[in-house]
Formats: sequence, C-alpha cells, structure tokens
Amino acid sequence: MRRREHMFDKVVTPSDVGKLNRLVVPKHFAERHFLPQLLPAAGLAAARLAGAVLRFEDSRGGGRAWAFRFSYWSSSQSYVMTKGWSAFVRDRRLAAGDTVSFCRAGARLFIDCRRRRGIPPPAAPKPFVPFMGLVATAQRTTSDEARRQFVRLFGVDLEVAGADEPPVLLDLQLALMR
Amino acid sequence: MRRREHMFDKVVTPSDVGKLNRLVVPKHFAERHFLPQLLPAAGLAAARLAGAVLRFEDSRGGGRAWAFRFSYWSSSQSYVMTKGWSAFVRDRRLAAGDTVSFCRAGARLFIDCRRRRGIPPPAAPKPFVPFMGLVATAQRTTSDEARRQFVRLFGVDLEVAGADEPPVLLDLQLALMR
DNA sequence: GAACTCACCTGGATC
DNA sequence: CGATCCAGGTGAGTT
Repeated sequence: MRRREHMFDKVVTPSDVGKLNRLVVPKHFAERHFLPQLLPAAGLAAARLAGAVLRFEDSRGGGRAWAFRFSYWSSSQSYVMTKGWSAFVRDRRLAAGDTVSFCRAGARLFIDCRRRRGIPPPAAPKPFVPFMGLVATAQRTTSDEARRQFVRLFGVDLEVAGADEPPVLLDLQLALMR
Repeated sequence: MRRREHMFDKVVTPSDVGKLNRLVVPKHFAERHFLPQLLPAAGLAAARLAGAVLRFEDSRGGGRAWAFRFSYWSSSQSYVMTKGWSAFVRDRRLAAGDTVSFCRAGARLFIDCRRRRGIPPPAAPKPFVPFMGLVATAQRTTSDEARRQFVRLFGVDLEVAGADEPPVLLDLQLALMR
C-alpha cells in the first residue's frame, strides 16, 4: 500500500458537531484535496458536485468505512459534508475543539480524529450572558472580550458617558429571560 | 401610469424588525393581495410559492427597487417575507411600531414606510430582562429615552437592580454600531 | 408526530 | 474599506 499522506486537519467547531449535521470544509482544503478527486479533469463545474459522495476508511484498527455526502453551498460559498457526518460524530464522540484529520494513500482516503488537548473550553453558560460592564472613561473595568460578546449578542454597543465620574468597578450580569 | 391603489399597511412588531429577518404578512392580506399576483389562475398550490420573489419599487424619490422572498411557513401557518427584508429594515431604519405600507399600480408594486406617531405604546412590558448589578438606585440616570430605545431594538425591557450599590451617576448610552 | 436531514440564509470576522 | 469566508441559524421535507 502506498504511503499515507496527510491532507489536512480541522479543529471542529460547536456547529460541526452539533445539530446542524454538517462539517464545514475550509474552502482552500476542499478545493485542493477533494475537488481534484471528484473532477479528475475538468473545471470546477460545481453543479456536478451535487450528490457527490466521498468514502473514507477509518484510520483506527477496525477499518470501518465512512461515506459522506460532499457538496458546495453556493448561498454561503462553502463546502460541506452532510449526510453521514453525524454518524461519525456520534460514533467517535467528537466534541467541539477536537481535531479531524484527513489523509490519503493513492486513491484511498482516510479519516481520523483526536481529542482536544489543553484547556477544556469556556463551558458555555448558555442562558446567561455574562456581561461585565462597561467602562468608564478612566478605568475600563471590563475586558474588551466581554464587551465584544455583548455587541455580538445584541448588535449594539454600550457606552458609558460621563468622563468626570469616579471610575466604577461594576460587574454587570445580564440574564436573558426567554 | 395607472393610479396607485393602496393595498394594506402593517404596524411592524419587534420581531419584524429584529433578528428574525422576516416580516409576517397577515394572512388575509397575503391571500388577497399577493397570492393572486403569484398564482394568476390556479388554486393555492403552496408548493409553487417556493422561491417566489416579490419586487417592489420604493415609493420614495429614488425609485430604488426591493426584492423580497415571499413564502408560506407551514410550521406557523403564516406568510412571510424573508430574504431581502432585513436590508429594507436597515436602510429605512425601520423600528417596531413603524408602519410599512404596500400599494400597487397595475402590476407594479410599491413599498413605503412611515415613522410611528405619538407616544410609543406603553413600552411593551415584554419578557423582562433583569439587569442586575447596575446603577443608580435613587438616581436613575439612564434616560427614559435610552431605555425606550433599548426596548424598541430588542423587544425586551431592562430592569435595574442593585439597591445597595452606591448611587452612580452614569449615563447609559446605547450607541448603534452600524 | 417527533426527530433528523439538508438546502438555504445572514452577519461577524477577517483579509 | 469592500469582498470573502464560515459559524451559526432557519424552515421544509423525510423518516
């Protein structure tokens, strides 16, 4: 058997292992590694990708085979694996932060994954939006990260005006009720 | 050009201008004014609505054109405008309580909107977002206007708690980022 | 009819 | 900056 070459890795996101049942394949990897496989000669002809199936062997001992539908979502300009993917997630208990790894040996494709290393993720305290407030002029009591999170969630920024106020050390918490 | 006939108005809800990116079109208006347009002869055949696009001219001077995807959501049994709608909301800075207005002249459709008049309806005591830890007890420095703006934007109200904090003279400003 | 699947859509982040 | 990418959603169809 030919030597196994590494193609690419992806650290999976919460969406990749969640209810969306799809893995987003970063475009440059998809176009470098999967498209040539599927379209041996011609140009992209993305339309022909409809229904394409990629088959992988499990790098683990079992030699189990996996089949994933691979397609291009033109609305989001991205490549995805859909059908079959969630079975892999379940079987391997893939979690956000883990890494999936794709290799090949000639025409044979292989998939593997490994557990995340290092610090477990910021254990999303969901219903709660931890918000540390704000800022005064002199003393910015809040991390920019917290602030950006607020902006991301609500689409607006909060700003505290009143430069002559004593710097305040407030810790704000915002709980979404519904 | 034919005379412009008024079709219907809707006072938009917080959801209509919020993150759901859709306008709910009251069913009787949808079936009276839009369905005949899309299904000139036949019965409802809701399936044929998939992907229907309605094009409107802006009643404002510019004559700008708007295209909205119009469809039926069987889960909620309601007609909606989806794709394209949020662009209109942004462009016109449409806010909850404002009115959108639909007219036609022959086959041409027109859209317009107008600002809410009068006092904003008693700040819809929606689900409450308890906002803990902040600010003025005796002295509520957050202007009511800022607060109403928040309610308008998010459809929820904020409550300030933390009676034992030293009264702070902060002025919370909501600054729209975009 | 609940759960799953999938094509479509949007906005934040980034280049 | 405008354009692109992609993470996170949605509804509709299927099982």
